[in-house]
Amino acid sequence: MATNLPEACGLGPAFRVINGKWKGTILWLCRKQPRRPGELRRLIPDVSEKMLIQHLREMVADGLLDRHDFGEIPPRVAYSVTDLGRELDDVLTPLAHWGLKHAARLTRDHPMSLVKA
Amino acid sequence: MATNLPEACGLGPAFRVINGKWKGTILWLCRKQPRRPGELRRLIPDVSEKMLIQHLREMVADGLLDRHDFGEIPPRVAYSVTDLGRELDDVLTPLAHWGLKHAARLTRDHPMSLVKA
DNA sequence: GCAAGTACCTACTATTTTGTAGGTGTCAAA
DNA sequence: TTTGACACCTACAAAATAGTAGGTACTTGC
Repeated sequence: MATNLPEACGLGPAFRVINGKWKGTILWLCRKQPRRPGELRRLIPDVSEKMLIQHLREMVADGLLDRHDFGEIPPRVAYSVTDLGRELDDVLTPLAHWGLKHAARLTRDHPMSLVKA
Repeated sequence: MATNLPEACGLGPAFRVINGKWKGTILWLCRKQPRRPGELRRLIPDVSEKMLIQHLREMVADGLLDRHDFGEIPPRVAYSVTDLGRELDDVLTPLAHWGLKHAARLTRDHPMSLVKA
């Protein structure tokens, strides 16, 4: 067995699409209803506009989100989750619960946890 | 609500402990039985020794793994999953299944997917 | 004696990800 | 007419993560 384990067990592909500082949050927010970029920016105060749009584009490319362009001017678009994205969100939920349940003991010093709310 | 969503929903803490190129794989391999570092190196051909040990240490610090030192010379240690690690592995399994199921359509060009097996 | 194995460690480099600061064009309200 | 909002875009800089190449101390087998 010389194959690479993360790929073989499925965690590789899964992490590739969901790794991104805000992708989980975006998925979660878009699940309830289609969201416009400006709306997401206001809901996630710490996200930069660049990262938001970059994440959205990648998630569309990965088939997690659909981008609907209303063709209006000024521009109006909305992102909604696809079936694939919904499935991912479903399996992510238990992970989020785990994280929440044990958040207290997971406060080791990780560089990126210094996001002061 | 000015709090930061990834933290609030639990995905923040969860990703912080499991993000690391090989952590999921390590968890999975150590679940079945305690593993020695050298054993893991052979099971995961692509991991560098530095990353392996770094990951192991972080996972111990996060309470996912236990490090047992046999106090022998030459050195012998073994890593086994804790209850917390087992819980995490449980919620990671559905995510891995999702990744496996949809691996084919998730072959977009991500930089780190160029790990030639 | 010398090479190889054990489980690490450190310095340095390269890659990847994220942040900052600016720009586009159109429109509506002040 | 200036300002702001909309949904992007780009170049550049910073930070985080991973890889490379070396070293430690000890022991066993050749």
